[in-house]
Amino acid sequence: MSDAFTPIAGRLIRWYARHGRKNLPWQRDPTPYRVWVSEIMLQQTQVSVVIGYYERFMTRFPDLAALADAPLDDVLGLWTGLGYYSRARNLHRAAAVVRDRHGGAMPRGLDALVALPGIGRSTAGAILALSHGDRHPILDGNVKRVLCRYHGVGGWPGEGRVERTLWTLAERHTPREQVAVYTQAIMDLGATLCVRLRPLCAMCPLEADCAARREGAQAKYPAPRPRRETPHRETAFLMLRDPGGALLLERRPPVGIWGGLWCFPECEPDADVEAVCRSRFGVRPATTTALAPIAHGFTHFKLDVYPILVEVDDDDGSTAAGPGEPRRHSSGAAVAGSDGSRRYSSGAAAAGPGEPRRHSSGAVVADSDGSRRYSSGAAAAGPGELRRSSPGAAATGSDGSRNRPLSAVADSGELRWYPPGAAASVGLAAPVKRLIEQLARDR
DNA sequence: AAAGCGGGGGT
DNA sequence: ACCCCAGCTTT
Repeated sequence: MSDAFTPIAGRLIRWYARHGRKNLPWQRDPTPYRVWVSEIMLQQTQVSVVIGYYERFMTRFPDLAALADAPLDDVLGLWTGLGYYSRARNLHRAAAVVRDRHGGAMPRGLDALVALPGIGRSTAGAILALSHGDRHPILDGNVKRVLCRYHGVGGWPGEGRVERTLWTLAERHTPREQVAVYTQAIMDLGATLCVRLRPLCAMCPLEADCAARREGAQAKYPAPRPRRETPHRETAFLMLRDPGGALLLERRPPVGIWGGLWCFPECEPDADVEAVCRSRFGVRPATTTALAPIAHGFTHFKLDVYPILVEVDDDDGSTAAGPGEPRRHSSGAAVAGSDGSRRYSSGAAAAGPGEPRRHSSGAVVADSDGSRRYSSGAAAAGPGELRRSSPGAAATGSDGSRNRPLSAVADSGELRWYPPGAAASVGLAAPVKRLIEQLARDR
């Protein structure tokens, strides 16, 4: 940062008077309720998209009472397509709180607003600044970008230290008068001129003393989020083969990677294969052979598969887990080991009914060596999978158990022996198909 | 197809 | 205080 204090408010306000957007739906009659709804919607979607949603929302829920009294499904219905549905739930919940505890009027205090679900410091500040003109700074993405460039603030704004710097700067710049206009102005500048790519500096009222402009390094600010390496996970396929050449396959859960497809049973790469075969499948391996590992790329992570060919000669017909099998509970989460090994488990373990879809990255747990890795619970999840909403819960089973990748599947009887040739006719996970073909060739 | 986006919430 | 997350849009 260069300038400790630079009154840019006046320039922004004058610029906004000439070039700012003033006829957006939420700018007409900016009541706290209307500003609130707009701010929540704008957190996740661009202005052009929000407008339609906002107008439909306001038609159906013209005031806070209408929102608070509406069924949640109605709210979610009007939110469909906007994404981030938890924010619609928060909006609805908060409306009820305001109805029940604030007499139906949005509270006029930062702390009271922040106490409402879905409202943080910046959103609370925006509500008070835009609807009442109360002097509160905001720090949304647009403002962050403007401040990072103007002051040459390096580092990723998501980092605590950088964010604190930005809040301090935002606070200093917020004027004592015309707070509402100023707030609109700095957001508008970020949204229309000081955009992430190819900012229109020639038109910017702050160009003369913008640090990034002076450096000719607008693209450097704000610094991007540190790259997180693509999650990399490992699993072992237990390729049980009986003397007739039949292979034991497992149908995967309907959600998750390879959902509904048939796959070899999995276990941890460092598991005791013989013990696993005995306890889980009731068979004793005659031989176990590690085949060449397979690298499989997913959108969100890389998976190394270690296939283990297990020849069995005394299948007792019971492929379900034995009765005394420990470490089983129906909805448990997968757990990270404390030995530092990587794990991978089937998706069923981490899934819970009605829980939100997960995102691309998994939960991170600390390794004993201080590095970070993705826990096995997270490893189970891929696009569209269900998981526990709390990474912590997913990382520690309620009974303290470790992974039990197959227990749910075994319980549901989704294990089958496939005679040679039969497997080719069912839906197979891609690497499974390759392995089966490879086995057929090698015989 | 992959990355960006931004603020809230959980640990 | 730190880290994670959603889900659409953009490149």
